[in-house]
Amino acid sequence: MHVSPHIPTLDDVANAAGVSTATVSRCLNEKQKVSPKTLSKVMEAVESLGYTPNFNARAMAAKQSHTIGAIIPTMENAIFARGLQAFQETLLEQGYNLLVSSSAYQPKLEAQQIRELVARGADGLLLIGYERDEAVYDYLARRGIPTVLAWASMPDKGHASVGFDNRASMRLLADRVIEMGHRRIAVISGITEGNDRAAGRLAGIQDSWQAHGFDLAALPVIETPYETENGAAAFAELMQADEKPTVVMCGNDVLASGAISKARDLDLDVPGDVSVTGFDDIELAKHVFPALTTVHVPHRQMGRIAAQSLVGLIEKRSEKVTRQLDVSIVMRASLTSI
Amino acid sequence: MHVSPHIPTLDDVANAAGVSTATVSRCLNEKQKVSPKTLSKVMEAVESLGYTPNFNARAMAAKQSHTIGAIIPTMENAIFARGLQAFQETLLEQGYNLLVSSSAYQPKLEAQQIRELVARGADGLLLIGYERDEAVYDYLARRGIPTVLAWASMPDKGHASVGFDNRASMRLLADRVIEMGHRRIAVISGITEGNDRAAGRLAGIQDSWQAHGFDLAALPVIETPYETENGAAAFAELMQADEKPTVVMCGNDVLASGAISKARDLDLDVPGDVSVTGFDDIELAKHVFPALTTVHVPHRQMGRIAAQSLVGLIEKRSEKVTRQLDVSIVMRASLTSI
DNA sequence: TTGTAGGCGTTATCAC
DNA sequence: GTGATAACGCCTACAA
Repeated sequence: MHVSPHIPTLDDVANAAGVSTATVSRCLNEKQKVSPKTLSKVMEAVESLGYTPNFNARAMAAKQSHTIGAIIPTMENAIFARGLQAFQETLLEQGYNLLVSSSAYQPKLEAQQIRELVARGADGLLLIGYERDEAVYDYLARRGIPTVLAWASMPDKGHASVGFDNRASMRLLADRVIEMGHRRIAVISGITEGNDRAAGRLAGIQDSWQAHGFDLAALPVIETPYETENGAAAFAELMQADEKPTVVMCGNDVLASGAISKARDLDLDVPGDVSVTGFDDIELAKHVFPALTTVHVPHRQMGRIAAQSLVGLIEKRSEKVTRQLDVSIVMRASLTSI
Repeated sequence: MHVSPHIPTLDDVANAAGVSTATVSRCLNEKQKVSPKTLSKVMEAVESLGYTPNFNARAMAAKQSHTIGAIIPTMENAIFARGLQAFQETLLEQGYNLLVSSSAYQPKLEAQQIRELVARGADGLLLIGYERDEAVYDYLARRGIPTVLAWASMPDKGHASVGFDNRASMRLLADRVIEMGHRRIAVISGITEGNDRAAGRLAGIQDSWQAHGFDLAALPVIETPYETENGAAAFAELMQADEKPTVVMCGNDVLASGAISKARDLDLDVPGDVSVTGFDDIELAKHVFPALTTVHVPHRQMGRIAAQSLVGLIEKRSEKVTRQLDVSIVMRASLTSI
């Protein structure tokens, strides 16, 4: 005999406790408005029935889900892991849940995910970077969905955001590299199209290069997706040049770790034969050998502040702001003077 | 002047198109039941209004969400990334969306996340491993939520699952290590309590050790959470023994990469002074130096099959099965004969 | 092929 | 402090 499973509802609890559904709802959401007696009576019923509120019904009736959505470009590597972790922790403290999805660095997919999350009733959104179709911003505005952008910071764009200046940060590192005597720099950049962070980082190197009076045409650049394998391949290609670079600056740590790994395959010593730099300072950066010189990003701080701003916006306790965080250069063994 | 944003509903579309809500609903869900004429008329209205169906309302009315939930122990490192990726891809092909959350290796948190996902209307669940409170299984059964367990396979437990035999797999590797002449083995295991995969892997080493006639008391074991730092610390501790091990076998690649990294700090050559092995064969394993000898797990295959079984269960097209996948040993530079 | 209407499980606004 | 009752936005018999 097969009994189709009956999932207990508010009604069931109300019946079992001998009160109305309204009262049960109060017991669950605003205990203080209910007499201790009935409260305990109701809670007993809840327990014994194994009742769990239906999220969808609740969201629909209350017109808010206490859920916020985040869309990150990738979950494959740890680039966003620490920041997102902090984001989520802070959200939980504030009584919000997090829904994450990944756009695989595809603007169209991101737009779709945004609609999906909004359709699911997300009270607010966390997005990475600025660059996306204006239609997306329109959509968000029309629907009145509070949104915070992270991992970048461009104060004049008028969006709420918390991040850092990718361009200026990378320039800092490039300046350092040049000061250390490097004159033959090669770059492995992430794909810049549709990715303002990658574009900014590349531009930062170019800024520094030109400011030191060098010719842009003499700065080899390979653009490739953020994956270890690609970093390795690009490195191999760059090292085939007649004038080999003395340093390879990479758009992030993942690319850089691929480069280092390939250097070993090619029997090249890092930093003896060629220096390598990264960006992000993810966990990996400390554990590759030689350890990576990179730009340290305050991941956790960024995640925490993003959560606070977003909740502030949702609960209309604060206005849109753009917070620019400080980064720092972390000198490790992979970069040496010349 | 501030206009509170009006979000278009089925009603709005119906009005705009001059049809009933039922017809609009059909246009969205079962096009074939609608005349081409009205279809195009309706779709136009949908477009121009920028209508997106409300997920919560839909799920509630249809009593299914086309969403499946997955709870993995951690997102911090890439252990589950590839498998989950394949899981999601397959799910999308079948018209299902994936909701992921992480339990931080805490059974209580996992139980909570399960309730959360079920409350959100998940049609089915993917869980990692077998070991959890019986009450959880009861809950799932009572609610009739199809569930598939992955990353482990214990046919006699009577749960739908797709994975591999952690114990037998690790034993394979341990046999190999011993065959290669190692007689002083030390182990860095994950926390075994509440984690059948970690426990199985440790047991596999012990099986092999005893089968070769050695004493369990002479097999040093440190249990520590799956993080690089912990692998490093445990390695340092193990190498302080009077009788230094000739090989350190680690519960997974993350632990192993920490061990290798620490070896370098201690000026120990791997595998010259001491060999190191891992488990999982995640991306990292190829890129650490020296590259890791490890147990290759068919991540993508596992994810794909898990998705297919789960959808099969949900749509009642198939019965619970437990699929046991083959693993293989990948020999790389971190392990050498003695 | 299309429309009508009831119901999904909550919350929230009223009275009482 | 508690109880009716009307939303919330959609799906789905059922009827036309």
